[in-house]
Amino acid sequence: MSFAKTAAFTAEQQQLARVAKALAHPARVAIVQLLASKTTCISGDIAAELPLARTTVFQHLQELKALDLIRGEIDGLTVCYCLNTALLRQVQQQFLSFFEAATASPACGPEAACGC
Amino acid sequence: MSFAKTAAFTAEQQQLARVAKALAHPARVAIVQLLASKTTCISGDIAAELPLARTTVFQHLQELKALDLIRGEIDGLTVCYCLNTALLRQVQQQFLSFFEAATASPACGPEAACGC
DNA sequence: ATACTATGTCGTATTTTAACGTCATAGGGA
DNA sequence: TCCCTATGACGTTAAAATACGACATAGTAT
Repeated sequence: MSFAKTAAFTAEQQQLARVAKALAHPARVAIVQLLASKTTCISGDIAAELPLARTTVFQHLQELKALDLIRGEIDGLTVCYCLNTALLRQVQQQFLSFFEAATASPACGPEAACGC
Repeated sequence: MSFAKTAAFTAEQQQLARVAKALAHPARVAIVQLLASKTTCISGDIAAELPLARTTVFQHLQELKALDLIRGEIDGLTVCYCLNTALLRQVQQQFLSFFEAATASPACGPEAACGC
């Protein structure tokens, strides 16, 4: 990928893209949904419910953790992964604003300026 | 990337991940915002407003077009790119449901089962 | 008809993801 | 103590994304 020119975009665009990238894999979407559905959540359980190797799941967990979307607390031999709901609410708001602006735009058609 | 095991996830998870991937680059976020802000929209103008080469922008346009998030109609020497607002509204709904479920989950803390 | 302009296509080098196997570490129980 | 188990770290391979230059094409205007 590389994102060499990333610096030239606005902070909002970069932040939205970062989160979107975090959700850009079905495994990570599934992980978030899984954590949302369970109040208690152990790393091993997550790997067991996904069709991926344990280490691959761990890699996805690390990516989500890098963005602080999820948190992991070591509890003896197991680790409790949890959603960062506070951050998720902020992110939700960002996506909401983005889609509001995008869908508010007049669809291309006979009434549009370009007419296409 | 590869997504070899993609088939093992639900259609919803795959669809969400696909759209998220489309928005996983600041250039594509910027493109959608640009198209939303203008009622008329030409390919060349888009490249001019982004810090990327024309061909790179074209590539991003193609990716958005592959998901049908945007449409392009040839009009003589120029091309009118437009948002597919109908599809965007559907996508917005999917993201909304996803975030609703994620943020509704009780944050990890003293009241949670895991206690972390 | 010719030159100019604006778009699209191709090829490619570099970087990043994805997926997994193997090894390391550390807590708990026999 | 010794072993088992569960997690994390490392290394590697294959596939995909990113970015761009060079070329092709087609419409417009002089």
